[in-house]
Amino acid sequence: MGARGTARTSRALAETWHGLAIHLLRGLRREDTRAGMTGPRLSALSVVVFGGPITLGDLAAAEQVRPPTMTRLVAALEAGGLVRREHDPDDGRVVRLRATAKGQAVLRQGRDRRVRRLATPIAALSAAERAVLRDASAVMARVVAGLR
Amino acid sequence: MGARGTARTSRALAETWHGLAIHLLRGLRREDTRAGMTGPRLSALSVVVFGGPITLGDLAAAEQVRPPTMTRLVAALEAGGLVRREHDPDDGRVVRLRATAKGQAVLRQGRDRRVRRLATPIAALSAAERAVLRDASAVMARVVAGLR
DNA sequence: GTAGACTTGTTAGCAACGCTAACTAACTCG
DNA sequence: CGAGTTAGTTAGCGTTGCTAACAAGTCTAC
Repeated sequence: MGARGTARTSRALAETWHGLAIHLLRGLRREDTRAGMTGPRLSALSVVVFGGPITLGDLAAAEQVRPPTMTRLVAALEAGGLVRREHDPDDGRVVRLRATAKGQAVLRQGRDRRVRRLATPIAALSAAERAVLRDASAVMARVVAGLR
Repeated sequence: MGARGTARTSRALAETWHGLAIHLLRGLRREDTRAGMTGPRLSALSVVVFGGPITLGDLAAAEQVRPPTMTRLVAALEAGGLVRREHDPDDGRVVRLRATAKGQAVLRQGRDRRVRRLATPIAALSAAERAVLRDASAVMARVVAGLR
């Protein structure tokens, strides 16, 4: 296939997967709100849980969000007792975030809800179709990494 | 593979693709904001352009959104001259939506910004890898449809 | 050491999304 | 005809994201 065809094919695939990603997450968002947890909060909490104590600014950067947005997300998480603010003794400006035990539990449950919902229609596929998805996931991971 | 194995595999695939979708859209989010066009509007406009004249309710269903949300999205598109409302002569309740020439042009330009970014790493794949993505997209479309 | 510049995070205010509840208008059917 | 259903709109709420402006802490250069 010539360069022209490659570009056309790539573009069509990009459009297709772009739409799929949008609708996939849209379909899962309902699970979040049901438990009072939203996508962005769950995602931020996940970084705090697995990324250890982290500053608010670093967390905002990790989530690709501006600091004011993260301030509000963290406020919600703190109000729910999922995260604790700790002040750096060496630098009074810095806020360090640490997940509470409750935060870790809520993250686990929230993730489960989302994943279970997506796993249901996947389980309805044939084994061959699941194999197709498995192969494609490795390829897609490289594509997503290339977005950086 | 037994029922146990199917469940385990499905769950692993769900986790993988969940993460992929999140990071894919996060990577594309920056391409969004431009000249009054947002992701949801672009997505709805796309359905109107390619899905021909369509009722508001069907468009809402296609976008997995409630009618009031679509009413507002369509109002924005109409205000921008991208879409026209047409009243069904046989059924006075129905609103049919048709894209204007400007709407078609804006869709191409606007979506280009997002899609181009995703198409770039896809074009760097081998033809075989792109074929894997193409096959998987059909399967994933059914999974996403099953989230309803 | 102190004045100015930079960094970190917050507050305030805006627009966009998505939802439910409640409503109007139009159609259908007994 | 009248009750019930369907399509779409309006009103109002909560969440997310942004920029601008600000407060507080730290660093640097003189």
